[in-house]
Amino acid sequence: MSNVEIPKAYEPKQVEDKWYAEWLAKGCFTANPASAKPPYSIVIPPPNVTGVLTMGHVLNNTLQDILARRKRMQGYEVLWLPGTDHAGIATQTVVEKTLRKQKVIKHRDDLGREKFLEKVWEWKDKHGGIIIQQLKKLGCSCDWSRERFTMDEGYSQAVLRVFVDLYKKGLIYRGKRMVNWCPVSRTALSDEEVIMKEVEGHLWHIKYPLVGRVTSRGDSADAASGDAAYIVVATTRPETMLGDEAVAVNPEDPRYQHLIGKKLLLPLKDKQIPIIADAAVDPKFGTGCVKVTPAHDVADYEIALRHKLPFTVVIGPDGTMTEEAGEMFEGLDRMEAREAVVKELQEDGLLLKVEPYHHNVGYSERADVPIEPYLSEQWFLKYPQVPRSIAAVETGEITFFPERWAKTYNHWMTGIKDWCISRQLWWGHRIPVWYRKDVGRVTSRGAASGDAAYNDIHVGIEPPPDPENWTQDSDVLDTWFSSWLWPFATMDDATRKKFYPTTDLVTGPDIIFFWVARMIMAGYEFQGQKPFSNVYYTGIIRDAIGRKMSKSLGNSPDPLDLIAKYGADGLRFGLMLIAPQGQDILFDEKRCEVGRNFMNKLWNAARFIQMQRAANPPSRPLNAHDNRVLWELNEAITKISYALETYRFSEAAKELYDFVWGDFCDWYIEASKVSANIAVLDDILNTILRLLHPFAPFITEELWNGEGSIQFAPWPRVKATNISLVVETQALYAAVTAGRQLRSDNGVDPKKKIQFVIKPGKYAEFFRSETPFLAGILNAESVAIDEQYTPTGLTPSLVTTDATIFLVGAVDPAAERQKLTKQLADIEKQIAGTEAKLANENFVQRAAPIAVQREREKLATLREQRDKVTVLLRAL
RNA sequence: GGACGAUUAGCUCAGUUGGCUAGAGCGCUUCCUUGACAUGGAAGAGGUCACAGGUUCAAGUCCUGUAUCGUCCA
Repeated sequence: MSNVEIPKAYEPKQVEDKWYAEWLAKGCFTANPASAKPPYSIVIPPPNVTGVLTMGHVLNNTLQDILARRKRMQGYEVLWLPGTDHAGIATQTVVEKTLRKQKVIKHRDDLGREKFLEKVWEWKDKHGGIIIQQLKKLGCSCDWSRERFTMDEGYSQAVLRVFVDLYKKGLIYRGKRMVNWCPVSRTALSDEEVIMKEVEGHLWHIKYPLVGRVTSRGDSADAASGDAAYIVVATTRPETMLGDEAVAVNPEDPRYQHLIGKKLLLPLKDKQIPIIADAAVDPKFGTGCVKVTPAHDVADYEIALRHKLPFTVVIGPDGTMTEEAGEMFEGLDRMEAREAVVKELQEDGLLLKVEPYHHNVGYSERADVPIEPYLSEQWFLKYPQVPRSIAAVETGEITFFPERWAKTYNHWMTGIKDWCISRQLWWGHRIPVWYRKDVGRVTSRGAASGDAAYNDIHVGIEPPPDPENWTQDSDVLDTWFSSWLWPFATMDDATRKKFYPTTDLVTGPDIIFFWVARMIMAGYEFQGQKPFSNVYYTGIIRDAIGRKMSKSLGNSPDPLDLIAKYGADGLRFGLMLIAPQGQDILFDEKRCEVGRNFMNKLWNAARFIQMQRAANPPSRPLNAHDNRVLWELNEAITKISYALETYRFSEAAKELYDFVWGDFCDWYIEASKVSANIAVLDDILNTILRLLHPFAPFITEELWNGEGSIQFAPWPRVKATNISLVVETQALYAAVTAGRQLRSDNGVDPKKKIQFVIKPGKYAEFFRSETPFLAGILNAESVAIDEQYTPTGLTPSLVTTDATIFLVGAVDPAAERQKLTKQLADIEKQIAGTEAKLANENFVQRAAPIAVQREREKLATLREQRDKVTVLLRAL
């Protein structure tokens, strides 16, 4: 066996790139719409085009690759459609920041829309696609010939077509509304892009003097007494008082009945505002009097509409105070303004008190600053197909794994509000709407209320025929307004015919609302069919101490580093072992070691087989070890197949790991050292490689000995096996473990050849036939099978459920006695428990017969064992 | 405030419809470089299954409540 060619340790680097290049060259991943095979399809959740691979992507795409590769082996025509999205806000922000850093510009306005967009495209061409290369490194079997980008010509057309279509159906409208405004990105956001955070704020209690009742400042009279000089309002945002148009009380509130209709003098503004009654006011909040700031609070906006109050804008789109806020505050940032307002109020003696206050504040998901409710004209979508989409998940037409996310989905769908789809950005699909120059948007700007009703508006994929008379809407569409079309807008007609609806979707539960729900609606609306049948939700990858991985924390390892260190297969398999269905994953680099070690173990098992083959042993009929391992293999095939069918990836990985390491390497290969059966070794390795291929594509292809690429080798099926001697072999292995334990307990050097005697139980002849195996695996000088054996003197021994193993040699009598006494106690405790169970009439009568039978057999075995141990103890 | 999830060995987690003495990996202890593999082998220590009730012949598993942590929604 001197001609061993494979190295001792597996070196993934040399293997992985080679195979990926070959797969691409052969077009292994290209889906053929004309194929007669049944279709299987999956679309990638498009990552941000300028993003880099995160652990989340590794998890997500490994899962998709496992699904796709297994289906290929099962004879499906597989389409895994890849691509990226343009990530409007994120990408634009990054490019703008970079240009600012390079001192090219101060603001994107300095470049103008077209020049700026050129820069973004340059950026995209340079950095876009990094993530695609990374996915290739990971081994993803995507059909790269169909790679799509949401800003591609064809895809963009689809987005615009959908906009026009929905507009014509009356589902898209434009209106002046309160929206979530991000003062950093200076754009509107959808409700889903706002993250509620609990913050420690304050509740400022401010005196608003009553007109005509102004006495001296600091008057302590109470409004509720009926003879007040002022009323007190409580607010968490004092800076907005500059835009107050009223103070409201609950109409049922007895404390303030007499004040309704009276006027107040708005502090710092010298402006009279009314006291109004509105049912929306919670009498229990603060003093029961709330200030009404129509232009800066969603609830106040509603109140203002009801009471026809004016809308005074005091905070501008950039988060600074406007001219309307007054000379003293104009130009201040909203937070600076807060301090300034409080200071002024304090000096004027109008600040009654300040209390600490817990409340929730909406933050912009991207910029991580408090969002500003902002009154502006935006485009909205009334979601289509909502009842249909709810029903789809309810009835299981679309199945969620884990199932519980259906509830979250349902909850969101039933409380759904119109979607603000316009964004004040440049990078994205520009809204296909034109306004006639003389009467269009310009004149309607500044209108305080009402939906825009434009006569002179052009909505279409093509611009109007006389563009010089029109101005295109300057806004772009929310990125999600393009990605909700992903499952079909990425496909041409032939592809769609074969592969739509897709089969599976793998994504994170954090984008159920952003993406999954909207795709379902779009699927029904534009294709008349669901977009996918199954949605598998992954867990979220956290670091070893449970924190979310993020760039700013620096706790997210670079997957490429991990691939370099552990191999893509090792990374993938290690991750799969710890990714249970629907639970968050605490990632530690140690996990990759497990994966890498496993690949190395497999490598060396293959290496062993190669060495055996080189030795060319004679063929022989199947023995007990062969039968036993083939039986275990069948079990493994069944369990792994079932686990994968039910999306339990970590169970499948675990099952593979246990079979390969335990049954195959620890027992069967060890047995093969005594007597090898090359055909069986080959067969098992061949089956293992196929079972493992979806998880670890590279090493399995490298070791594959069959025809063609392993990618298209058939998924293993259970084969008829001879189960004779399986039970006997288990008893034999138990004797081996006992023998090893005897060695260890008695401090015998592992290298020392010693003598064992086995007093067999039921399987004397079988044990006798296996003495070469026993001697080999126990490194024994001899192993005698002797039914009549009686130890002379002090002979250490162990009693298994079937046999008694003796180690011939000296022993410490006290230790031996202690060991046997302990074992006897254990056995007796179990006997007592079992006897109690069987003495229980209820158990015997009511339990399943098989359970009762099992208890009886167990009791018999235990009693035999007890007798053997007792004999040994007496002999000491 | 509502919904969902988690709580099992020092750590990270399995534990399908209740039924053998509750398992694995990592870590730890002892021994071992024997021709597949030290990315390895052998043996071992380590658990009142968060807590309190209940259902059942039988509960880690089912039900109710409590506590702590987490996620989402308001």
